[in-house]
Amino acid sequence: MVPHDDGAFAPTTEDAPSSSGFLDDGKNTIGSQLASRLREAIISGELQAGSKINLDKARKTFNVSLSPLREGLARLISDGLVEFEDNRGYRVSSISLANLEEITTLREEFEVFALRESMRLGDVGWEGNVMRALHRLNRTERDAARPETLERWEELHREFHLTLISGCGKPILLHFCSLLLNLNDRYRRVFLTRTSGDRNVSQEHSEIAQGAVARDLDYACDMLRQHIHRTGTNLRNHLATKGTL
Amino acid sequence: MVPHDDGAFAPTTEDAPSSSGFLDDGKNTIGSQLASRLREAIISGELQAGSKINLDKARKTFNVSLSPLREGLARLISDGLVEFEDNRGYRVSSISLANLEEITTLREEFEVFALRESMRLGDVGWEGNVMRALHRLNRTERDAARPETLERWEELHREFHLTLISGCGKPILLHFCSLLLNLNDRYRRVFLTRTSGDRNVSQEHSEIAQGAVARDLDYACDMLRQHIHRTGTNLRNHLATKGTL
DNA sequence: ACTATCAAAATAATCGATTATCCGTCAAGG
DNA sequence: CCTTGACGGATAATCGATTATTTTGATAGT
Repeated sequence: MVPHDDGAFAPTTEDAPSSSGFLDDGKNTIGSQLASRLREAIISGELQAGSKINLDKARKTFNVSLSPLREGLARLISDGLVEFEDNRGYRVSSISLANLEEITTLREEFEVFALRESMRLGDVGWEGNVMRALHRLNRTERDAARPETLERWEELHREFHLTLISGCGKPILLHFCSLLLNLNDRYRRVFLTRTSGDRNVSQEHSEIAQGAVARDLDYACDMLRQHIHRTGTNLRNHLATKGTL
Repeated sequence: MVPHDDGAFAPTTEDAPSSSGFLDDGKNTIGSQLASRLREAIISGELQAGSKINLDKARKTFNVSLSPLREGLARLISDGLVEFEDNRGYRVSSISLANLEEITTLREEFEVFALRESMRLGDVGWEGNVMRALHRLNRTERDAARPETLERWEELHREFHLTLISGCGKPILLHFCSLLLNLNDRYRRVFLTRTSGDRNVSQEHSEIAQGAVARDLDYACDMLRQHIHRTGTNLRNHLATKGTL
């Protein structure tokens, strides 16, 4: 049996997303582990966008057999990070200005909608999760000199945004938002090694979170939309500058 | 066939979805064919919602080996029609009132948004595609006595809704809408053997399409939203009546 | 030179068998 | 009795080898 401790509190609300990575891991299936490793490799930019994934090389690189490799790649297709074509194999999804703009637009639409629903439906457990995620995020420093802090920050940042909308009671919507965050994070990881100086991102997050738990619908939604929009603009500039498009 | 659309990009104009039967088919990979067969089996209700998928039995039923079977199932996971858990195998996604209501809500949000964008951005080619899809759909009769007409109608209906929003220039959004349509169609296929008598669905489609090509944004969006909403209400009633929830 | 054609190499897809994991059952101990 | 843990059948995951497809590169014909 899997002791899924839905424990004590949080009747309606779901368990706060895994705080410190995964603990019970290590006995997952090879395919699952591969999916994680590949996902990180793609989002971090280690595997270049648009590049072909040679099964034989990948098999040797990761020291696994074909079955779990395909299994792992199949999951990344669901994530939109890998594309596939019959008899032609796999390829890391391309990045482009249009793609980034679509992601930003959809995040504005969907995440804001999900936030509104969360404020409408979320219980006190949700509020607590939001404040905790905010606190954790704001207490974590990004030091461009130490890559592990960047990874950690990305993880907490992702978690904050997901927690914010986790009260909406719409699993499919949450899934879509999660995918969009994944796609968006790849752009940030590739193009931003540090937070742009002209923004106080921590404060933006705080304003959103406080508006959310105060159920100030219009304010919180507006702040979130602006936050996403600014991030998009910021990334677009970097993409235009550094990118080879 | 199901247009699997995450492709690279579909700038503004799109090739009209497969009109003259299937030419390039017949030499796909076994995994692909399986994915299609399984998708149809699930959407049509042949494979009961929530039921476990035994790999050995499936292997014998379809007379294939494990590799392509897993390959096919992996794609249905992307479609949200199959769920998977490590070491526990595959299972047809469950249906529920909550799930149906979420699908309906999200369709209202996403499809309407996509339609608005299509009207804003779509070119004359898109308009033509919409009118053609409408014509094809309205010229096709649903005869409850002949299942093949139901399948045909479902295909054209799906195509109409996708064509309607195909001008939005947002591949990811189209992908999401396509998934939602898939999920929604399963409910209709399972619970409706005939169009409910109190609605003139053909006329609803015509109003939406005409409003769309006339670029009457508010009117068309409103019609589409009501259309989706009515379908949702309709399905919910059938689900409550016939379903064993 | 240019294109078309075919053979060989590279790559992807599939298979059958093996290994690992889960799940129900039953016996021993508390 | 109830709990606990070990056995065994059922099921899933993985592997190594085989088959099918695509791509490459060389050759011949126009």
